[in-house]
Amino acid sequence: MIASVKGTRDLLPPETRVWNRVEAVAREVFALHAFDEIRTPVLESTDLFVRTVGESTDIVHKEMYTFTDRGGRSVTLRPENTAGVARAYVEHGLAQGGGARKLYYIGPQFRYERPQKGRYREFRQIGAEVLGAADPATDAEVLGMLFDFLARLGFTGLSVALNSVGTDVCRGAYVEALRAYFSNHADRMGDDDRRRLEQNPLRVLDTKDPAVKAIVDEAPRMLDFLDAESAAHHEELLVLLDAAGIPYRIEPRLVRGLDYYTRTVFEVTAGGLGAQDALLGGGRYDRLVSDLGGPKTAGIGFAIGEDRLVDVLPPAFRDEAARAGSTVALVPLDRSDRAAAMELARALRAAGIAVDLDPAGKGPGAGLKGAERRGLSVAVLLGGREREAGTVVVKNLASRTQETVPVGRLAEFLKGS
RNA sequence: GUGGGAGUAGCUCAGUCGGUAGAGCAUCGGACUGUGGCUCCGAUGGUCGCGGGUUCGAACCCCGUCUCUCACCCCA
Repeated sequence: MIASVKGTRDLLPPETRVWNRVEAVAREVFALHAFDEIRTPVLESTDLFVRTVGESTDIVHKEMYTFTDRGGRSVTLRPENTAGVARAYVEHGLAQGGGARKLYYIGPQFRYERPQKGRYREFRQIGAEVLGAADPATDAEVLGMLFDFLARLGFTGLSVALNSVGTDVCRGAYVEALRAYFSNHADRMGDDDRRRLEQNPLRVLDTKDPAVKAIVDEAPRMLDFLDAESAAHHEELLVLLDAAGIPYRIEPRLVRGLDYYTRTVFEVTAGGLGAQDALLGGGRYDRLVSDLGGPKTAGIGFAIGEDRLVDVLPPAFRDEAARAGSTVALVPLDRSDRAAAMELARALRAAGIAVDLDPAGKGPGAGLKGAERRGLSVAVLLGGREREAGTVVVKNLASRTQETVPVGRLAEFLKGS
């Protein structure tokens, strides 16, 4: 037997209904914020990710699905979508016309990692980006939209962890300060954290080692190293978030894995996801577009891990979404009723009613049992006696009550119930 | 890439000391049913993840490998 490729999975009904509902809500909320959809290729030049995500990051270093195509070009299945959006922005001159471009995307991403809970080699992200807007008000707007979306899914009690990583200039000084500080405590650090200290001291802030966490608590804080402009940006954002009533907490240790972030970075974590508890992450990337050879363009965005989001969805939303909706089962009571049932099904569908017809006509028992098993809540029974009288029996599968309805008023009756 | 746990029917699992594989559910057929989650009878379904080794004989022991799973690294 041929199985799905390691780290990939099939999404089956009724689970796909849940995914569709989540995506429908995302599209609705994003549209209400005047975001438009962009679809970029799954396959991009390897260079795109090396230059944007960062050569020293693990994503580029060991997690990319990279191969050489028949023309000898190195191509990569996108590990994230922001770089592709920025590339398209430059390639198509979307800066023309001025103002900010507000874009969102929904689609699969690929990272060659060892799968575990909440982590797959093919995973889906729902993300949004604003290009060409440097003001902290845009940061607040993006976070506001994010919370709107989560609220509509029924999430409560989530808050965003917020920090500023400044710009290249002040970050250099901060990294040196960190390096100096941690070097004094290296004797109490494990191999992992010592390696991080060598390669990227910022990452030590993310340690899971309790002993090192205590050291981290006393470490210099990025916020104390921000240049005047970055500090002002950060302060103004907090004022705007407070005014908008958006819940956040300052997380001075929050650093993110992609090299392109500047100033604002944020992350939302959720319980129930095991060790991979980051539900979404994002931030500002004011250098990304110009790094790609485009005009100097500020940007900010976020990416939500859709697989993880669906994993921790509030049960009420999940149950509602998984239902079969208003589809009615049409049950011919006898084989001789099949033709009439098919005709009735056609008429109902023409009237906009979804009909699940089981044309076999194996009797009411089997028909009703099957309908309930498929998650339907209403059945229309059609038999010889009804056909003679020009009626059908409409049965509520949950309450097991039923009533006789003239065929001519059936569509109307079903829409009303 | 590293470590732990697990792979037996579509699903959940049993399988003794190594002796050629079982249950429940599901599916299909039948009985009974113009009103469903019953009941009864019967049937289908397994290269025991895959490959090698030990053995007269392997689902069981050994080695390798693949996949799943959890964790590390890192991230959504």
